[in-house]
Amino acid sequence: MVTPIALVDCNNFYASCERLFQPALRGRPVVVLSNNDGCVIARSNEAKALGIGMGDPWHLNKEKFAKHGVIVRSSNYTLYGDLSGRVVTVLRAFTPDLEVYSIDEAFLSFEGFSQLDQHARTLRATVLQWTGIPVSVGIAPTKTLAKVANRTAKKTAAMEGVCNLMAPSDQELALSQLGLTDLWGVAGRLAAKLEALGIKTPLQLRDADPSWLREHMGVVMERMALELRGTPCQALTLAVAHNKSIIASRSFGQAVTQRHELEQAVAMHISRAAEKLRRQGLVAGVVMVFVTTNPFRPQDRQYVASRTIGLPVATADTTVLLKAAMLATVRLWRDGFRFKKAGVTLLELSPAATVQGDLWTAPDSPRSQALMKAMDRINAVHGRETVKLAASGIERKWKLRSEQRSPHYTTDWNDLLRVE
DNA sequence: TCTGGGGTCCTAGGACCC
DNA sequence: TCTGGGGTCCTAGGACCC
Repeated sequence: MVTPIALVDCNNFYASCERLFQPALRGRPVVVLSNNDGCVIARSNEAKALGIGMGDPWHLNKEKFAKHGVIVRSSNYTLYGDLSGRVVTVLRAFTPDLEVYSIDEAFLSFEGFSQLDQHARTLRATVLQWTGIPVSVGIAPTKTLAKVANRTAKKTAAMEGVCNLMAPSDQELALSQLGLTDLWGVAGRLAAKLEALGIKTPLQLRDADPSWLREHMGVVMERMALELRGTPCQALTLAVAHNKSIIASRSFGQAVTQRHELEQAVAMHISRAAEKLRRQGLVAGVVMVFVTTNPFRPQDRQYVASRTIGLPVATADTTVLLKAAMLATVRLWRDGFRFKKAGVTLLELSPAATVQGDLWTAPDSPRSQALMKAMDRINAVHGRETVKLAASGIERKWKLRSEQRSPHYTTDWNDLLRVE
């Protein structure tokens, strides 16, 4: 028996959130802008009807927006996160088997319900009544088809926000009305590759030989074709896993050309990332720093780079993470470029409790101080070593990466600690 | 002259999503 | 002049090990 999967997706989520607290915005075109008011990240239906696209830069569209009376809001992620939580709370009343996929979407198992459409309509009405947020529901045997169903529900007014694609004939009809890039997981590059192979429509993709697809396009596309046929390849992930990476990054208001400016920005990002890390009760084993020049200025020489530093012991101590980040920054710095964006990524995350308790997470704690001192004494660079952190009484096997394997990955902590 | 090969780990980067 | 930020997964290919 196939388990029906429902994808619940909030309509124009950020725009709907803004409307909630300002009813005057209802019925009018509303757009929400990205962090630095750079570009459009959400649009009400009225704004979409004006031809305003996702990602449209604000500075190129100010006049157009003014002309059409478009209401422009800066984004308020705290508000959106709060409302997202309320929506999820309501959804949990309908089934405990739920995967929160993003801030405005969740996959729900509808296993055991016979009146799927009615159940979805009740859910939709309840969410609207209790939170004020309109949602659409797509029901299908697989996640990929549930995405198709949800899209169809949004596009077809007569469906009133609910589309059930459990029946193969309905799947066929819905797929026939889409292009390749309408599919979840297919954007421009993959679509171009598929077309070069003679696959030009979602139905052709569905009917292609999976093993042939795997050979020419990889395992992801093979799974996609199977999911389009109604064979689930992606289960609901009900347990909430901790993050695998934490990023903090920003674009510069003005291009950065001096190293100290970049270092200052990286220090800020590390501080933010470390806060997130501690808030989630995690420690990081790897620090990466990345920079890019401005791709919208083709007249500039372009440079996109990242450097990765492995730590001898996973930590959430800002001081330690900062030292690693500073070394990475020195290593990727190049004179003569105009940098537009910089950021840090924390990787190899694990719960703090599994790494000698929470002690590492306390900034400037005696244990962290001890770690810093211990790192001073680490000399070995090549081969496998057992790093003894005698000062902290902790011994941990650490496979040191050799410098020959990659110039970007270092465990030369003397080098690291020389960086001021 | 002949010059292994499979398994695994790692990094970098591509591609996508919201 | 001004074009976001935060994530995940996959793979090619180098390096290493035995």
